Amino acid sequence: MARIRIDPSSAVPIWSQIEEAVRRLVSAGALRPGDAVPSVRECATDLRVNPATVSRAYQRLVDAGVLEVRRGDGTYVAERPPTMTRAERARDLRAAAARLATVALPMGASLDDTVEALRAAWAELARPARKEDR
Amino acid sequence: MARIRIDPSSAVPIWSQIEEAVRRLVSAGALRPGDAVPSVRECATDLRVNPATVSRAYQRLVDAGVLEVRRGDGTYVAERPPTMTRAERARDLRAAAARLATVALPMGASLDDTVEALRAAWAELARPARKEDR
Amino acid sequence: MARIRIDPSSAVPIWSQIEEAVRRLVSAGALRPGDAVPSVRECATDLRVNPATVSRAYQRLVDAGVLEVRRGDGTYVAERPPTMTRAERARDLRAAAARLATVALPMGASLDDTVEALRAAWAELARPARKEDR
Amino acid sequence: MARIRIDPSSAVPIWSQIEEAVRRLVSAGALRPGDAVPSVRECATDLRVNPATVSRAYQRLVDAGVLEVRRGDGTYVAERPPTMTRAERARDLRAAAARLATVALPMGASLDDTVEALRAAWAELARPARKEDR
DNA sequence: GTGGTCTAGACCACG
DNA sequence: GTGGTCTAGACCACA
Repeated sequence: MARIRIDPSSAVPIWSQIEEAVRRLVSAGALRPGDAVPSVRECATDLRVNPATVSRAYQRLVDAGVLEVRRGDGTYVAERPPTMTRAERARDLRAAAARLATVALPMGASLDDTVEALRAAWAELARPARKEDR
Repeated sequence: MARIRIDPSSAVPIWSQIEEAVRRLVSAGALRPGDAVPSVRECATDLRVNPATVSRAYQRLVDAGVLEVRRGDGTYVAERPPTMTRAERARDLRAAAARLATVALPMGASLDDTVEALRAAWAELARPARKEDR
Repeated sequence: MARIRIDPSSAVPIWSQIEEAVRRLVSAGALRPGDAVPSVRECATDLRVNPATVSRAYQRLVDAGVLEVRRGDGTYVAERPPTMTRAERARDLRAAAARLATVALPMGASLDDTVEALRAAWAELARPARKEDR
Repeated sequence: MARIRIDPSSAVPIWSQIEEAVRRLVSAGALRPGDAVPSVRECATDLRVNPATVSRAYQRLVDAGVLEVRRGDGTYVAERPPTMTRAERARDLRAAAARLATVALPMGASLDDTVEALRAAWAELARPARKEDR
């Protein structure tokens, strides 16, 4: 599975970072329905965190229907992972855009500058889907 | 002082939300050097928040040189509040843009959609605050 | 042997589901003393389950005297399978009824609604199994 | 708050027992919106379990919107705890009724016997809403 | 005081 | 081997 990176010094909980990372890999198609995710222990040693921390992230993903557990076997991407409705996605997008605006505006940036920064970040993220994944 | 909005359910600490809000008001010129900011207890009752929480935000702003206390009088915006360097601002802008991209991309939004959402948020924020809230 | 249904996502262990299912078939007379039950591997492939899991269920049923193995031949329903006493059955029935009540009551259902749901489920189950499933 | 009882020897996880107990107290109105639930530590010592176990139950209830945390203050019943839709309740009721039927039928009980057992359990549960709660 | 996070380690059930 | 549960205890941030 694609590499997950964790920032242990971040304010956001490690389990949350793992949860988000897996969600993104699934959304992006790097992890497909039926694919196995690393075992709790394996992922834990990889990331050098406690297995309970990984377990917590996985557990939440199972509860959310993103992953499913085959008992005594392993954890897999659910056959039909839940997808956000159009409305939910639109709401999330608006909220995220508002967050950028509230940072950029009072700093004196122009809208054009901000759009430009967004384009740059977009290009940066959209590109390295090659070696990085899988 | 201009109205501040707090989200008590957010993961980011309330004191941090207050600190950021004041910084933005100063950066945006809504609070000018020499202006008074509300007293800790006034602000606390306004925001329905513990005074200690406001106090912590103010303290940090004083430490950062954004505010200054005149003993026995009150708290004021510093005469010469520190401003970010161009490089710092550019870095912050890039980081904020990256955050939007990491939300929008895996959700399948197009760059155009995202830019559009940004424009909308921008217009919303830039519009002169009328009789905001409460 | 009559079709068994397993719910792999249930919290109750698969071997336990199998064990209970066989017990019920025997109690209900769908499996009679001397009848053969499917081999472990046959049952396992049918249910898409690990043979060890079926084996554990069968083993427990043998231990309980419900099934018996004829070595080199196969597994059969015991000639005189143990039956619950009246008191045991009454206790089990009460416990099961209590479980339904503890679900229905706090959900605001009326007793009549609940009895009606029970009648419907009863009719569903009592109806002679036609060409069940698969 | 009303007494919660835990069966540490039960197969169902303690955190799940706590979660269900709180859900029922809220559904039954013994805990009303805005009411405080015992602190994690208090509940833990009461039930003689580890705080992390209680925390897990509470956390799930917060995620489900049943409880809400006021940071540094305590945990409270949400102002508007989520309510199941009619369809969801109907589905749950049917499933629970089916569970009772699958126990009662193969044991040779008549439908009338089973309905009678249900009535008895119902009366038992509906009654002691007096001293038990609050 | 509150809840949240994380670690370390044990034990269990499942396959 | 897998995941799940629980304990014990430490540390942190918040109010």
